[in-house]
Amino acid sequence: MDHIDTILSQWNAQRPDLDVGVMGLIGRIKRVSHLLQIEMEKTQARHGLNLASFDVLATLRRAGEPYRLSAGELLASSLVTSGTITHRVDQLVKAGLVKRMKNPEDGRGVLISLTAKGRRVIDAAASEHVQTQARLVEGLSDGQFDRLNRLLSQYLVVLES
Amino acid sequence: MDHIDTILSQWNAQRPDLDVGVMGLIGRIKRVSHLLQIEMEKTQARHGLNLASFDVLATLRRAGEPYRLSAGELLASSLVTSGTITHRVDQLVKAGLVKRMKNPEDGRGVLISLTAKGRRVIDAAASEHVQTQARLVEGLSDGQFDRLNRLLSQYLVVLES
DNA sequence: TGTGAATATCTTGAAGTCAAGATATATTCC
DNA sequence: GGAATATATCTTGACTTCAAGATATTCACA
Repeated sequence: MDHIDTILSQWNAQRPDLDVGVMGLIGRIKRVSHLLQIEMEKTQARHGLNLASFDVLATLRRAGEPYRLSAGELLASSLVTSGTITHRVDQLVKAGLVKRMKNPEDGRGVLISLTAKGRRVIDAAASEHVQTQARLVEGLSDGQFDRLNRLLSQYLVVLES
Repeated sequence: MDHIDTILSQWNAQRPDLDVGVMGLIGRIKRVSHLLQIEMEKTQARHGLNLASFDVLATLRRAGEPYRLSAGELLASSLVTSGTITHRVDQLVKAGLVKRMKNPEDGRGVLISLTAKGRRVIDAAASEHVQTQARLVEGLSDGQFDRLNRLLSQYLVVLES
């Protein structure tokens, strides 16, 4: 019995014509996601980041040497719009964590690359991020974790197609 | 194999010291949640709403007659701050979907209630919302749906405690 | 009863996001 | 080569959210 069950029983009383079973599943996904984000934000705040800027730095970091991607590549691996990427990169430039350079192979584009400071910050932030995430799933058994992970992966394949 | 697997293999190559298994689960939760929200937003836009205003109207609707709650009660069933609730109610008042009245039993508080128009809008929006949600889980078998729902409910109980 | 603490809501200013369109460069094809 | 189209990124303005604190009312209890 979680918070969502209460909501569903209210709907059943008020709108018995609606089949709200699916609302329960989707509500749980949203609520779990939201609660997890809040905790992970706290970790990133300790590194002067938020989850948005962490995502950009992490994308550059895991691309490997020379830690350099175009704005379009950053965009592709995100769920936000181009204006948002521009803004995120602006903030990171201000903080000295990335720098922009003209793309020598395409005058329309720019390349965004990690600075040395950016590299240090993302490496520290990523380590703590993983620790926080481990703490956030402590309440799940190994079996629950694996089943949940597999189901979500299957669902994601459907949703992304 | 979904989008997240690619990210994890990049991390494994770049930071083999990090155990990023949990990152996969949490990344999937966020990504599934986000993709679902985007689709549901589209449905609400057809009713002149977004998911935020839908949530407020839905909370009032499922509370039952006389469709009237305090700002604090609206806040309690949400994951946002009091300033956000104030703003959401402001927008709904402008749209003529709810009205504020002084709480006769507590001069500090206000009651927010559905107008007749608000009642009509939320009833229509909720019906279509449920249809959209049903479409969004079509890719899951009944068994997958039930297992996922149960696991998330168990997880939510842990996270909410 | 009067005063300090608690409660309920709103205000303010800053930040993040989006949609739509602007700008600059590259590509296609005649 | 030049015009039309496509591509890559940035700009603008509006909207949503939050954190922190302001305001108003009620409660606890001396």
